[in-house]
Amino acid sequence: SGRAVALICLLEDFKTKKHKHSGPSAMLSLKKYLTEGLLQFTILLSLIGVRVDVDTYLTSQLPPLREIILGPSSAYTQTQFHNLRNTLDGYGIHPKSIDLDNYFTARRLLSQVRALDRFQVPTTEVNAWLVHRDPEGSVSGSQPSSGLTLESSSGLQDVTAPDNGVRESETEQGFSEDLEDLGAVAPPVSGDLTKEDIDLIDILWRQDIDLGAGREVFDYSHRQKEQDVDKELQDGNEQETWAGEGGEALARNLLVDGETGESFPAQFSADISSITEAVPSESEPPVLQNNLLSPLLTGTESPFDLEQQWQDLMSIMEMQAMEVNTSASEILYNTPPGDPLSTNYSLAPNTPINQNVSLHQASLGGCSQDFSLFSPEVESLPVAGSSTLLPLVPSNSTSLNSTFGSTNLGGFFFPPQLNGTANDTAGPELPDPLGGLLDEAMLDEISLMDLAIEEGFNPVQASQLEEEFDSDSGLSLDSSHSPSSLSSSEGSSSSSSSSASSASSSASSSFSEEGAVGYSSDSETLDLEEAEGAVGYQPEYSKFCRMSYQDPSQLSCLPYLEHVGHNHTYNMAPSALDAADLPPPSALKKGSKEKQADFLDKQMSRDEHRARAMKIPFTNDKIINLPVEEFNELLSKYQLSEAQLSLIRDIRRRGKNKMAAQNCRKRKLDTILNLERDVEDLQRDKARLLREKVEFLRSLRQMKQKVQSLYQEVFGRLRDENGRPYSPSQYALQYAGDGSVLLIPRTMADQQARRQERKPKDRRK
DNA sequence: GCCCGTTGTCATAAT
DNA sequence: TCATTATGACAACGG
Repeated sequence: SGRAVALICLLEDFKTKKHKHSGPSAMLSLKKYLTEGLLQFTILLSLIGVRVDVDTYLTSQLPPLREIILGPSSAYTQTQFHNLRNTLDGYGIHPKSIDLDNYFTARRLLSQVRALDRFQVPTTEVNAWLVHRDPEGSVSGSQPSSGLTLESSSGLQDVTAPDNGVRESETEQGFSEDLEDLGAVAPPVSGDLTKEDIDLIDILWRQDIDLGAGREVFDYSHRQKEQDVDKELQDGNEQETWAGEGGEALARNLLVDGETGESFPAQFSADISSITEAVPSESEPPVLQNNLLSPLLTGTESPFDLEQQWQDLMSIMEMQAMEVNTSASEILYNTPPGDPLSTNYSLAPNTPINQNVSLHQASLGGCSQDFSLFSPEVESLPVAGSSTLLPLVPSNSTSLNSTFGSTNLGGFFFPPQLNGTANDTAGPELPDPLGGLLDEAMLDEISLMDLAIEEGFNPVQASQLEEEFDSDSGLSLDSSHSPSSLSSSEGSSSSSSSSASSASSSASSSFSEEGAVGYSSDSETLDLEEAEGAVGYQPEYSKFCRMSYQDPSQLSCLPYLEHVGHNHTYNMAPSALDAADLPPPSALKKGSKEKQADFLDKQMSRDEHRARAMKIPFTNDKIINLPVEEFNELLSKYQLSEAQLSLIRDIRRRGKNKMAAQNCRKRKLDTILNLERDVEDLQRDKARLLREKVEFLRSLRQMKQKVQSLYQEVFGRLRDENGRPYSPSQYALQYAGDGSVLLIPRTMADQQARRQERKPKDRRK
């Protein structure tokens, strides 16, 4: 299936990148096995018709699989900061590597045998094909300089060649970056191929089948561009504008592009609560009767389009929220600023992007061109439809904004009048491709898209969403992550921590006890949880790591690089520090105890120096961490001068304040990180709520259409005493409170309709 | 030498 | 009132 191929391409890409940028770590072998295993397994599953959605595994917080593929992340590096040994022990040589070897070798052979009838296209050819597809566009001019044309041509001609060799060789030659940059314009995709993607792929495939390009090409390019967009989005400068202008442009473009040839005339009333609103009004021009049936004609098409548009938008939004977690490694492949291709495509984030136009843009570089080339009928339809079939829309209806901008149009679109004769002649026979789409739901969706893109959530709509859906949203669930809950345990356990740590550190070390205060070594994984729990704050290195993982320049989260990073000594026990920082045995062999003493002196804090100078008879650790009573007892045991007592009190005060400051800083940092996570969660919830609202509006519109058709049917069958049909201009059907339907004069219906319109307004007041 | 992050310290308020 | 904790502000220090 296409999805399986896309997955394969994704995994292939992961493999390639890991090979390219990771060191010769033994971890890679395990990754290779697993990714290849996944690859083979996916192929097998796809062969037997099982859909595999690995995206969920990759994007979800499942550390083992995710980290094996993407590299170690926070969950693992949390306990491996400052500890190179853990990296070697943890990842280096898997005890079952031999089994894995046999297993995956067998799998690979099996899959190769089974894949004999499958068409495999080299990954580079995918990109090359995309470049090649744009001979007239502005992109083509800059291509030759990067040598991509050569690659593309060779790739196209050499379709049957094995892919791995080509891919790896090009990677070594540095071509891969250029090739990957081609996809930088690609929009983010949610993973599922939309109908239009498939259609487009079909078209392109048919066009290029003679070139030997398989269908997989499209799928891979699709996937490739998704990843490249992630890379592109790492550019902080463009990200903001992308979310704003680009997104806004996207919303506009979606209106046209999302349906590939359809435009949206409005078609209904604003409220379904009153059936009288659906009743045709005699005050409206007869031409509007055409629209009475039009929803039924076009209603079947719109849901898909709406869904598709929304999926496009959601994919962008979600990726915008999630890309920081998923694309960190890919940022390494960012294009150099001067790269002609990248500059050529640099506008992509600002151009309307969705899944549908991804291929267009990648190959043609221009949105407007896309329409003319790929769906020429699209251009003419909205204009023609708006001018001829939709007399209601403004005269300058070629502008989408003017067409969709006015929500007041919604009031016109529901058939205000039901004229039987006119309905028979002119109405149904005019297949209005625009009818039924620009309905309330559509207008709402448009506004929603604007909302979502502008990131300015209308409070009114937000409250409406809350009311409408009685949110079971994750908002309440997030309370567990709140800073308050996080820090709630602090007070109860801090005292015990200090006493416990004081006992341990005083027993283990004769100097720099102060460093042990309240914080155990984070290299001691067994003690980590207990120690940190005692302090009351979980130093969420996972978040630190994730944050720095977003930054390509900060690879310190990788365990094998971390040991050269910062030395946050206050998280390490003095013993651990000593073990790590003591001079090598060679220095000790020199017998220079003086050097060691100097080193120890350097390790001592100022207060320890002072205490030593004042000949304080007990350790600073005891001074600081003993409970008040024990502390006083200790003081009473010794005959201390006033200066000594003063120093001891200062040492105690400063030591406690030092801990407090550390806790305070940790807490502050955790608060910030929690807020960041809350923002992400809220963005997810917001996107989900918007999606749900669109769903509701869609179903609402379908219900409206159903009601309208039923109304028509019932009304059309009614006959007066003379056997003639009732005139819709004079009579209307109305639902009574008991469920019965009454035929009443239209004047009465209008009055009641007005009355019901006022009620909600009064309620709002 | 400057910048920046980390850490310790002080003053002060809060508990 | 005293001890402790929390926190802003500042300075020292090192990369």
